Amino acid sequence: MADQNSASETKPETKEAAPAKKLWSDEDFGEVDISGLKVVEPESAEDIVDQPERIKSESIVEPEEIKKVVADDTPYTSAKSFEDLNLSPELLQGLYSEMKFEKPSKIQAATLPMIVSPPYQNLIAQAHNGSGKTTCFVLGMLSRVDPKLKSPQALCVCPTRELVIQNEVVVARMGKFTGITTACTATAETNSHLHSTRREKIVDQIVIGTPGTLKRWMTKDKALDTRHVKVLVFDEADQMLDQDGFQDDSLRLWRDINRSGGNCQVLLFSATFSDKVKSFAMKTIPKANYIFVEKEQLSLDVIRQYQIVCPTTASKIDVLKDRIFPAAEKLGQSIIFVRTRGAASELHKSLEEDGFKCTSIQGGLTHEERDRVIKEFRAGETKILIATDVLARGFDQAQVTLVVNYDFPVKNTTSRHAYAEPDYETYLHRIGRSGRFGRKGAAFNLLVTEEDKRNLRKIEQHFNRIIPEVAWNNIDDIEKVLQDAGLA
DNA sequence: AAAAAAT
Repeated sequence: MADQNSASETKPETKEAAPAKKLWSDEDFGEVDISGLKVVEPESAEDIVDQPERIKSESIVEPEEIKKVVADDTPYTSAKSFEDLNLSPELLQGLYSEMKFEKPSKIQAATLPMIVSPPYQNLIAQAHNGSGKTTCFVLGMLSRVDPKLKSPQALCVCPTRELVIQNEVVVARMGKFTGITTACTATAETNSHLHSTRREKIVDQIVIGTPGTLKRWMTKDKALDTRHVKVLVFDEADQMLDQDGFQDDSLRLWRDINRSGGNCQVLLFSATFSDKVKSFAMKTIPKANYIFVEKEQLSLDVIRQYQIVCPTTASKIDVLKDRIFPAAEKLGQSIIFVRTRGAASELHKSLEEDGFKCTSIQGGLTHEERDRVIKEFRAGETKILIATDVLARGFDQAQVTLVVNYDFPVKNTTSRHAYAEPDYETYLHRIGRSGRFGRKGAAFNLLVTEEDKRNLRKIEQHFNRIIPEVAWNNIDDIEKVLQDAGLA
């Protein structure tokens, strides 16, 4: 148990370094620790037996009303290979020759049988950042769609434009040989709302989008016919169902689909489900299979987390420029998270004035600007990206090795007098932008106020991880911990 | 506060 709590100690790395060329490769899956997964079929028990000390049996079913994992006692067999799933030859070709996958990751092995086989039960699935959730629902959509029927049959709802685009790329790649086409709210006609151009009728089988535009396509434009939709995916589902997120939009969308057509399989995927959202989802989604991860098991060990206590707010930028960047520049790409749009612009400007090449992204930019910033970052043309939480979730870029919480993630407090609470879910999603698919990563938390320090302590308790401190004024220390993280 | 999207 002790080693679990000491993120600072250096473990000997016996595994070969994961290659960076593939987006997702099988060798990476071997390093992803999903030992906290509550799995449902006997075969999967083998996966967790080899780490018995990390399993607290039954403690995952936290809300008391939850008794069963598999609705209706439907038996499922874990998928050892993609062949076990009765997929079309075209889809297998996409998985092997286009995606370069070899076999399902653990979350894929556990959920794909539930997704692709009758009775197409609803599913609520939690799995670690970078463990292959996207493949689960993309494969689910592709396998259940009839390419000959020129009408939407699967919908994927995402919280940001960037995630919509990313998911569409994955669908297009994986479905390359299937003849299945996609429509997405982010591509083409980005300015259509300005000219109130009506979206033409959608003949694509898979539709990916943000809630607002999807809703407009369904109601106002009458372009999205949902009568044949049989799969409804919520990516980052906890945010899509959170009262403070997209709950209203999501539930309305779901209701409208159910009214127009028959029964529709609902798939919820996220790395995080707060207790509140979890119980809401369990109550709301009928007869769902589910997989959850204990929060103490959720923080990936491949991502080394550190705190740097800075003397003043003003000194944070110097720590970034003088200490972190010199050490980080050789490593790969970095994302610097700030709290507000304004802070993103200001930090961007300030860094650029000092000769640091970087870009920034936040919701206040135009779609064209956002697309350009992401395109440059994807291409590796920029190494440092400053972002608000628009990029906190889902964004998958293998080269990101370093995440900096320039501003600590906090929940919005309605009362001016109350202390800000740490945003546990956002924290985990942010640091999860590094360490994709078992790759190594590091996260630095820049702290100034007592509130910052208190919030970090709460994060440590929540995820049961010690987050060691690194001296703010010593670049050698930062170099050293990056080495310890396996990055230097 | 940020986010999507629309007003």
